[in-house]
Amino acid sequence: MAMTIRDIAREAGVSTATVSRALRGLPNVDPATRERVRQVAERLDYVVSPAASRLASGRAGSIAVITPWIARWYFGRVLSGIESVLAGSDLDLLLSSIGDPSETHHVPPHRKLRRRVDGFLVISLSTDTEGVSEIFESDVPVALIDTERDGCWSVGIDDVNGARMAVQHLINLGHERIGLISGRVMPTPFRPEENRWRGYHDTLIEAGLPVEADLEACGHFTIDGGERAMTTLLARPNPPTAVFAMSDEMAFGALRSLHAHGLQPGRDLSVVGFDGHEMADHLDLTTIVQPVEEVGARAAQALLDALDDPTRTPEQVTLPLSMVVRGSTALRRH
Amino acid sequence: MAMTIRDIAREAGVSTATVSRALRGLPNVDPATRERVRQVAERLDYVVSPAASRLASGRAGSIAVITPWIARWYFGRVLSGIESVLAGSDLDLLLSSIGDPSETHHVPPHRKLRRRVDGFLVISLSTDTEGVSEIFESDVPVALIDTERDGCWSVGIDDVNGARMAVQHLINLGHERIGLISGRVMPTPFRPEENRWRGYHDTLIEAGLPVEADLEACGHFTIDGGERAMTTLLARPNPPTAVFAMSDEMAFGALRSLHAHGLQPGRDLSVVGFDGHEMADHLDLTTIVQPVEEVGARAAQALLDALDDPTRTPEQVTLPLSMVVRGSTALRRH
DNA sequence: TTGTACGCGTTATCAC
DNA sequence: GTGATAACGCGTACAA
Repeated sequence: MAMTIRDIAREAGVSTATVSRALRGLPNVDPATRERVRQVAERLDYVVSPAASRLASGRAGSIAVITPWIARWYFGRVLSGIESVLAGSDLDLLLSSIGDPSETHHVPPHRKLRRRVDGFLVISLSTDTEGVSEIFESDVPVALIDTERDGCWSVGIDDVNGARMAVQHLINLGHERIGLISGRVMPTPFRPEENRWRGYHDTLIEAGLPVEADLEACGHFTIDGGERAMTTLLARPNPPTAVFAMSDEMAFGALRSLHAHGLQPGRDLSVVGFDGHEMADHLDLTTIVQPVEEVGARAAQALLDALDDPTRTPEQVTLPLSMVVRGSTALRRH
Repeated sequence: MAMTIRDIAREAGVSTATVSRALRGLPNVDPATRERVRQVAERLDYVVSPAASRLASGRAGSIAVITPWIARWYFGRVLSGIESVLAGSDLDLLLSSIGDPSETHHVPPHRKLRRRVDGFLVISLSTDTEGVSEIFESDVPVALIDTERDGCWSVGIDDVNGARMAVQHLINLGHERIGLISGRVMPTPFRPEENRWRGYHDTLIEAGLPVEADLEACGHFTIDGGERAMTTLLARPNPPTAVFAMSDEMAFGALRSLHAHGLQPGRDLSVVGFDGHEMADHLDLTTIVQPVEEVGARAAQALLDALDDPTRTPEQVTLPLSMVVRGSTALRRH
């Protein structure tokens, strides 16, 4: 039924070796021969069998994307950036979500994907996370997003500095009790969370401001979680006058909590988010904007480059952040 | 370097055939033998070569997901649902985004994916869309999401009825000039859009209400697009008093436009969305809620079933919708 | 229940 | 520039 390389060879009057070379654009093929083979292949609607090709060549022909989640704003966008560059290559994109590493017990990706990918793209996960660390034992190249590791390519932003920008902005506005809506209790398997926490922490310390457990609450990076976290903070004996939320989605939830309490963002309590979600503009949320799709695209390109020339030494690229100030932050009222 | 089935066979003192049978859980293998083989494989850290396995068996070992977009709320969630069930199978998930079929000119999926997948999962795309229709020429099973086609499994909601619910709700509130924020000018390659348009149209006709070009505007299924569309509608000579937006994201934009014009949703103009986005609650938006992740999961499961037993006749499953009424809709003021 | 041996459709290494 | 042909690693009749 399906055409094989032999059918093409016979029809074109050449050997299978020549067909293979011609179709793959290898050198040492007479232009006329190549064209003839091309036409025959086209006419007979021939496509190489990836399985056979992979078996013979030893290449897997695909790369895997390891992500904690798919249905969240940030990850969807990164994934989109990745897909856009991989679509232009001849590699398949294998999608693998592992969920929160501490909650789920999926089959770890390194086991399920062994021998079937030429490279890994890992999003946001600390490289020492169980189920992720084993990836580095294989000998395929890895490009990291939002993390770094010796021997790996990586693309991301400076999360520590992003958090610093946010917190410093609040300090500049006169705030002294600055709260934090984080994802979960430390330690976390997510590198950005770790770094944003450090940025928050260090900036407060340097400014001589209080760092208290009472100023922090977990929002699990969801809207509802952010709302609950804000509500928790408001109920504390001595609530913050400003809050840094580690993601825009959690900040959205925080804003909602404020409204529910009859408080006005900016005037009564300042909120800064992180991401650059489209809705931030609509909700008048001050936020740290990162080039999410570009992060994904650059990482994918780095991996392709590494695959192309394995001798290249890995680089770490850090993309620039910016802060967009909106109505959710304002001078502290005395 | 890498272990082969022969290494295991030798080490376990059996033939490669037995190893193959034992590891795949086939019958007619002595339990003791199977266990021994298992242990040897485990100890030697053996994993089958997917390329070899696929070449020999003729199975591709993977399924492709064809989606117009990745970084949009609805598609990310559907994808997540799909991934969650595929993760439990032994099939790889190949992700392929084709963008807006009328805008982009990617390599059509059927060409890039020929011979490399055992089945397709298509999201929201009309089956006669260029680049999609060719999929059905291959002989692999296809599960459709939000569309139907003879010979294919399909999972989705009743978009026509969903739109009817939304519009009828507005009619019940006394509205007579009911606007529409759609995605793009018809014809559209997206089935849900087509159906929601029909639901909107038919309901108005049946109620004897006006259907005018002036009552419609395109929002391209984005927040910003929805905002522009609402602004356009407000600028019309005789604006609607209520609007049905085909997606929550466009409705969010519409709400923003209202605020920008000093209008209050519900009181001054009613808005209904579609999807059940988490933010709908936060923005007090009335909306039609669909079980998005379940749609993806059910479709994936249907495809797995079809793969398991190709003789089964395809079914069409329609999942239930519900309407959540919030403050963005209210009685028309006279 | 187990083993033998062939075939799957390419790629890659040689010769020519 | 081109052609034989040996891998590649596994699945699977068929035989035992």
